[in-house]
Amino acid sequence: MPELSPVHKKFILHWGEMGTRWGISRTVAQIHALLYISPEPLTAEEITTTLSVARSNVSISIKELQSWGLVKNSHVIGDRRDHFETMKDVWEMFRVVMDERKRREVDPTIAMLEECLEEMKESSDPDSHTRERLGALCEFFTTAHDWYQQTSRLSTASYRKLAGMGGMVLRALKLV
Amino acid sequence: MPELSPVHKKFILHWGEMGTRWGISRTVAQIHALLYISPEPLTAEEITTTLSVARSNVSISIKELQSWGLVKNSHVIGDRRDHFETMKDVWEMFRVVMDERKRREVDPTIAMLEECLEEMKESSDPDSHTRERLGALCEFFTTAHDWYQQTSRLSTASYRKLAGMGGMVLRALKLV
DNA sequence: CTTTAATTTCAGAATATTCTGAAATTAAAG
DNA sequence: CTTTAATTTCAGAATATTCTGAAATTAAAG
Repeated sequence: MPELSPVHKKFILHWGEMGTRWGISRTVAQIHALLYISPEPLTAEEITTTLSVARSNVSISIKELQSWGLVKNSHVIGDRRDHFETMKDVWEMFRVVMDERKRREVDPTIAMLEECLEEMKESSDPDSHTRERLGALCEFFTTAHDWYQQTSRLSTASYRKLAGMGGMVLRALKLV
Repeated sequence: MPELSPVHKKFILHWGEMGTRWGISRTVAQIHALLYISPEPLTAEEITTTLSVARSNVSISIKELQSWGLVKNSHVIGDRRDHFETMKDVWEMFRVVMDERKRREVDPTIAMLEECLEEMKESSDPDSHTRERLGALCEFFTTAHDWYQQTSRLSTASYRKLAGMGGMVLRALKLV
């Protein structure tokens, strides 16, 4: 990736924008986009010059991507620098993101809701309306969680299969 | 909602935090949480005092929630003030959020990817690697989009049914 | 051990976002 | 039409986030 073509730029800028909409910093998303379209792993230095951001920013952003499990180090013999690459399988990529968001946000939310319900029970809080609302939310998250647990380990191929059969499945189940 | 109980506070604060993780401003998420647990529609003034934020902030945040389709006005006879309420069905609520995120973020991303692929074709760009990467992403998003189109209109009851049958469905499809 | 390349840390600058409070506008009531 | 309550707009303050550049650290090479 010595030079970015107009299409590369368009893709990287868009991905960076989308990142900000989902709570990911622009640079983190841009680096992810760059690594995704790069034919080979890149060094931090290469990312720095290609995206025109500070070297330190690249360092921090890569740490962030690694914490999400989206970027791995790779080494080249005779080169002491770290090279970075991201997974190429898009389905796998989204599974990794979902897993991590579940771990960071959904799980703590379920825990919070259960705590709330528990506290209300302990203090014999008579507020049945709140109890009902929080219970409904909790049920939603745990059901979604269970469904996710069952499907998330499917292979990419199975996903495609499932997606491709969407309508059929639903009709067979008399849901439509 | 004259006074918030400790459980109410805990829930509202947590929901506000989660909002920020997903690109929603804290106040917007907090107002949504407050309306969700409120037994009856609230006026902007009530929201202002309950959450201790500026009246104008409430006004802007409610506009934001309305643009997402999450909050509706309701009126009380003999009261010229607007009252606000949010839907109570959690599944419906998430469907609305998904719909809107799809419209705002997924659709434009698919459009961007198609444009990129089109531009590469027109300019006879020989970069087959980029073409392949962008094509894979585009295929992922369109497949997800199609699957969503087919399932998003299901009723809450059907969702529950589908979720409850998760494992069975997958086994029947020989996916596991 | 010394040198040097690579990387990380971190204080503070730059920027973006959110929020406030005052002023302007809207619209209902009389 | 006038009064007044309700709402919105918006400039700028407050805050949070992101980013930079210099200094410190790490670690490979010799």
